[in-house]
Amino acid sequence: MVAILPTTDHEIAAACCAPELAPRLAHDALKQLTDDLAIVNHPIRLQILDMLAQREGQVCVCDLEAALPVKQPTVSHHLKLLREAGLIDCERRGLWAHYFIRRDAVQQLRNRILSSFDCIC
Amino acid sequence: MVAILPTTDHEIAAACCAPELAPRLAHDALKQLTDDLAIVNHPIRLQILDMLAQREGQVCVCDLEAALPVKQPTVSHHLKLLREAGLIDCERRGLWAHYFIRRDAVQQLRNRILSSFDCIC
DNA sequence: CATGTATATCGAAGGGTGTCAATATTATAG
DNA sequence: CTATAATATTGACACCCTTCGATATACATG
Repeated sequence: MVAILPTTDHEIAAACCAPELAPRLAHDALKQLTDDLAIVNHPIRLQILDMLAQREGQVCVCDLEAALPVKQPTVSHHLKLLREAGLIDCERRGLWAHYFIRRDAVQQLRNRILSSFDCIC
Repeated sequence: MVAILPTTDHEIAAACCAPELAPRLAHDALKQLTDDLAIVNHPIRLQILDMLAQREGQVCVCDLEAALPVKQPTVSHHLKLLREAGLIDCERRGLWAHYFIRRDAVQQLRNRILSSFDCIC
């Protein structure tokens, strides 16, 4: 438990620090930050973003699939998560789905993470 | 599967993009990045870092415990993970353990994440 | 030494996430 | 209409992470 008033030599020397301690990261900011971190904290999703960022234009799922070490439903699953997070979007053309990165959204996510780091370093 | 040569009007119009697509994030960089993201992707660990960063000096576990919504073994667990990641360290004084942030390590982690983001936006 | 306290570790339980086979959906070709 | 192909969805399973009670450890006090 929290140390009370120091009464002995030992306690005077080694008493706990002042208990007025609370995180500065507000509840909402914390939620936003962990959401932001969670969406990029996966190797497949990072590689998808990486590849979409490389291409000026758009990339169809089959090419992503060919470059990734997971099966088609898994690629589709991660594409869905990234789309729901607003980091990518897609456009269907005939049988193919062409995905593309939303650089503005990725930039904003990056900036949010960056500014949250001001609290911890 | 990957589209081969376009032979029909449809395929000419909507063929898959060139298949020369591979992530730029190398295997090691990817591992480093996901490790970095994983260690900070937890509300308790973020709050611990936040509070340690606030204090010039050191903070004993009991004060952290008092400010966090989890029990003592859980706080201890997260402190261990952060310590193993090199982001914090501690010094025992008598009964108390005083933790402190390693600002250089946090900065380096921040910078690694930042530079990895160059690949995706 | 016995007692009390702060912190660490252990072991088990629960929940969330990733993965894939199977299937559905949508669109084109014949 | 039938067949085929690309992508999405579903459902189930496995694994990892988090959490906590119980216990251990280390240290100080009397």
